[in-house]
Amino acid sequence: MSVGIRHDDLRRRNRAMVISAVRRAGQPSRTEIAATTGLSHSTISAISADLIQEGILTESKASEPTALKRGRPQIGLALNPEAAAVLTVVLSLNFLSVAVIDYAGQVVAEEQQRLDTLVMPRDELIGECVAIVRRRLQDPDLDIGSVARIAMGIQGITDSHARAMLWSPITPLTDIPFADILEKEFGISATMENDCNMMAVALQWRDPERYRDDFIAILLSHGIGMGLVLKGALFTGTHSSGGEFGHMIHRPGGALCRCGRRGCVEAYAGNYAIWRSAMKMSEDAEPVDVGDADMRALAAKARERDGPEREAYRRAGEALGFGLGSLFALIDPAPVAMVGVSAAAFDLIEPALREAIAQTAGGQHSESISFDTEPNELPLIREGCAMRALTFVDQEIFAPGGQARVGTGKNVA
Amino acid sequence: MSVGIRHDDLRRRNRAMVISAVRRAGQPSRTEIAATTGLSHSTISAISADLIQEGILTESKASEPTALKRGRPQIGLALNPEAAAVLTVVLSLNFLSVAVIDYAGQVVAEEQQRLDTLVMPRDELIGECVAIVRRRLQDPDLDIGSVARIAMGIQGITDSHARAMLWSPITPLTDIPFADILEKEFGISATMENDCNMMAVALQWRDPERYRDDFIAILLSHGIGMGLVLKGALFTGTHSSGGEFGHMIHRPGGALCRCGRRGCVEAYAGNYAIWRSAMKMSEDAEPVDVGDADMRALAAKARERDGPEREAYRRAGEALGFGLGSLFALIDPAPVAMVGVSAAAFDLIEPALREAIAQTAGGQHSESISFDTEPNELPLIREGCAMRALTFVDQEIFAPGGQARVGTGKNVA
DNA sequence: CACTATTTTTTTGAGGCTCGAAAAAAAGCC
DNA sequence: GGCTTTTTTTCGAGCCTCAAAAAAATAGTG
Repeated sequence: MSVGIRHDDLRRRNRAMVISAVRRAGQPSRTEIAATTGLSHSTISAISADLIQEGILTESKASEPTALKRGRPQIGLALNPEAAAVLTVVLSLNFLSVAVIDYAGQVVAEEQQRLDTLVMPRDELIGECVAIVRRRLQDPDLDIGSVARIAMGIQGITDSHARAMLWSPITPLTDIPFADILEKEFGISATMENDCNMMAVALQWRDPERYRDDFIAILLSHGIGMGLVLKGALFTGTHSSGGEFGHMIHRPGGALCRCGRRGCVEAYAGNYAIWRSAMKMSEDAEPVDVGDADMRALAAKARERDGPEREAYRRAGEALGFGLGSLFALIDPAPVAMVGVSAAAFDLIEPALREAIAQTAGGQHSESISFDTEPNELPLIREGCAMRALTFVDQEIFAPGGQARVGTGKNVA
Repeated sequence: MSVGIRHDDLRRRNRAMVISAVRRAGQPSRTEIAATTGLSHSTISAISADLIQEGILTESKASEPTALKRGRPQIGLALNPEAAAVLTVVLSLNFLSVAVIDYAGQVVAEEQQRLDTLVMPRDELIGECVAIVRRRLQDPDLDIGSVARIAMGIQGITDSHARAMLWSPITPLTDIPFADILEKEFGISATMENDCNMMAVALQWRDPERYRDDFIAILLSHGIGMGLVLKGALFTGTHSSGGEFGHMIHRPGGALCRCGRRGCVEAYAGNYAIWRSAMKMSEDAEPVDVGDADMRALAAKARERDGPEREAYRRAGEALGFGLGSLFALIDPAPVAMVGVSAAAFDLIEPALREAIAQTAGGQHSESISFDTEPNELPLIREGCAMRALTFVDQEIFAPGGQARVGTGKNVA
């Protein structure tokens, strides 16, 4: 908070700014960069010359049809794909996937694998993750030295420093310091990210028009998760990844949640909760895993006739609506992206959701709150992990110099 | 987000850093400032020489007994009280108070006044606020030219730019642009702040040990309000002052809230709600104003015997507990300060609150969550307004130069 | 095809800022 | 009074950004 700016930080920050402008814009010319950053042409010229010389950027002359204007044509700057690579690891229920991504953001290799996360012992789970990463790193096509960062994403709660998985619904194991494990094993800096946070990061890159400064990504799957971006920055808890929207209280003392408590939003809106309700089982019934196919069949049945299935989705919508209402009371309304298998059934959820939200203070202009849906969360999570790792490389590896101030007030996060 | 750092910004930021270090530490020496900011001695020396020359800081030689050490004695730097002044205006239910505060933070004049906020027409309410400010500014002891900022605080919702009151429980009027009104009237820059946010700001200055990076200030009064500090910064909504904890949903479709909706936390924990419940009135009964004396009497009776009064406080505690549980699910647990007349009855509220919070995901370590109480909110609100105004002067008036980049990529918020 | 207009990029010199090292200042200690 | 210790100031070096000028690269024009 109260640490001064050193003279050498200046160049570092402006380097980072230029790299970030190129990553965001694709192939901007120097003039464009000068415009978006507010720096002078001479500064941009000097910095980009450095970056090209170091192999971080390249001039991409032969680009577009340049809209034949008069004057010296602009030279597009692009990220050099070979400047570095990052590796993403996504661990979800019974499924592990890894991808290698070049510096320009293109996937260059990937591998997927099924495994029984729910019953695997600790050593084995860790071992499988390490093994799949090792296989990718041993790929002869890959220059292992260029892999600069590993970002791992997992469903569940991670710590606020993105180092460890604290708790996850996909395994009974807790407190696995995946980031440290991967770093020690491969000597490559790593992070352990929360799945919904990565969804939010990915949405921000995919559609910056709609998802820019303030928005919410909600995962409607077995459990209910949330990634929240406020004022352009990812929101996290003070100690954990935070944003446990699914465990806000919908009805005190109500239905049994997978977390062992009662009345959470998830206990009404998670897949298992919708299933339980549709099957007319007790609210105290132990949560069970429901496959995606079963959920799709359930949604189909609910669309077909007005029965307990439709009522189950209605109740899910109500829980989500009141939960969002409470959330909006705190942060004001914002666009929402519904992600996951039950997002495909959002037509069944939306009416009750809107009705509930309209009864809350946060829903004052509930008609204007817009929802978008995306049934497949895995690609989003991987994309988010990739962008997270790449922007880390941009800022901390290719624009260094602000080495954690040794003197005093460091902990800059 | 993506705006470069200009060369001249550097000095401006480091100037601001030095001023802020002095305001925080009281009478630090140049060496201490160098240590806390991480800047070199030469830089601190140069900047503080400028600031002294400009009359912003003063050397306070004849200070402490300096613990007679060897070596050249440290020279304490202090804020020059005459460098500027700020004015605070706090408007609460039937009460208006104004204070003039010097640059070092000392109150140099104040004035208070009763008025019927609930029934005053718009012109009159605005007129009274303007009039009391004018009287203070006309004080012959005050150099009007030195008044650099006005900070007004009000109970209710303000916009996120701190310009206008959007809605307030103390008046049926809405959307009063107080900041603009005061600026036009007096030609002094002004803001319109939310009362609970100012409470939080004040706590951060009063007790930085306890209230530093993450904490919550909750106003237990007629209504329920909240000020939230996360990662050291005041949290606000995306469009309004946000943090409307009192209007999170406790029981969907439940008791009637003053906001016209049902089941809000406030409808169980606001003074009127506790009163309604203790008097065994219907949950649909229209909220009424209850005086502080009546509330104290109610609390006394609740302590005396186990009757409907005690039950009313229990229900308030339950609502607050589940609300906090939901909040903690989002941001993780943090220290809480309970402020306002019902904070004096926190002994009656706490047991049920802790019981409720323990049933939520956010309350996993509920024993370790600590509560502090402060029955009187008005001094806190004034203090917060004063510090807000003073730090604005510190940063924007005495460390300028970063004038809203004219060129292009502005909208820096 | 030479020449002009236009736009982008690079070069150059000036001015500022911070830093480290050395010097100066201001005490206590013997 | 001289010596030690600690704080503060001074000074030159090294960077960084900026504005202005120069260079580069193309389209239009007769």
